[in-house]
Amino acid sequence: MDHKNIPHSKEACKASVNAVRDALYVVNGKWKLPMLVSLINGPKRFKELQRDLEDITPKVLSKELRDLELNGFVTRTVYDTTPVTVIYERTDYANSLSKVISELHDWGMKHREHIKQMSRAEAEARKAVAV
Amino acid sequence: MDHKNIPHSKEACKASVNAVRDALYVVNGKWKLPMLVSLINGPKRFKELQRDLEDITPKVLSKELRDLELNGFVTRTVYDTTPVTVIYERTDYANSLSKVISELHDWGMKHREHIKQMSRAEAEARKAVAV
DNA sequence: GATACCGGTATCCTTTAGGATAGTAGTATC
DNA sequence: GATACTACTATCCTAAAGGATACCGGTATC
Repeated sequence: MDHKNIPHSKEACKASVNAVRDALYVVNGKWKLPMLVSLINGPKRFKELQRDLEDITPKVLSKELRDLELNGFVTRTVYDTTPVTVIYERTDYANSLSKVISELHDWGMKHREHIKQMSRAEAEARKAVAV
Repeated sequence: MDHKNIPHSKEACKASVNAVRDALYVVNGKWKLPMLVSLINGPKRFKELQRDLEDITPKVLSKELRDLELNGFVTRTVYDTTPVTVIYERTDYANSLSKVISELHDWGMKHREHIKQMSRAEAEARKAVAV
């Protein structure tokens, strides 16, 4: 949030805090945003999602998908093939989160670099002490 | 995330998912981002933060502040007045989250409107049925 | 006949987040 | 002398998130 769009009064500050709280209320948790990221590449089946989201268990995946569906972020379509095919797809409303996700993605990459540099610097410091 | 910055291969998809997971790992939870929002208006004292973040208990606030400090997002400065004054302040690294927070803020506002419209539409539908 | 894929459920369990309530030492205020 | 403010900590507790493991019916494949 830049200073330009956040007025500096107490009430305005609380309002900003609440806007962010509202947003977090819907997209909180470890998996929802990553799931929406995975679905950017197009509709996916259950198992495909499970493979993209390493370490997610089917139970959790299924629950999170239901949540996302309830909130209007994904649709679930069953095709009557044998065996059945179930396709999950982002809705237009999920696309309204594009910028949020994109910024989070970019920041995540920068953060990873930041962490790497920190531990490198730390290693240097230890070496210096050792000498 | 726009299609322009996310390549559509399986590996690239997993990488994007992981970038977002990395980001969420640090800023997850109900309070961290709202706290950083509150601190945009300038350094704040403990009680000021508590007032901005309605309903947060001192225990949780204190724990979240420690987390943010450990991750390098805020600094804690004690002034030796009587009684002591403790000031929390965003670091430069917290500012690197500006865009993420700003987008989340904007989306939160739009989402609130969206929800309102939905419930209005629902009310209309109920009326129509009742007639 | 054994194994594997699909789209999940069922059951049980641990961990964490978060909340409720109370209290503390020191100062200032009424 | 009672109350209020600051910046917390301590204790206890609940609810939710998340994970481990196993399993299901159906199909296809080897």
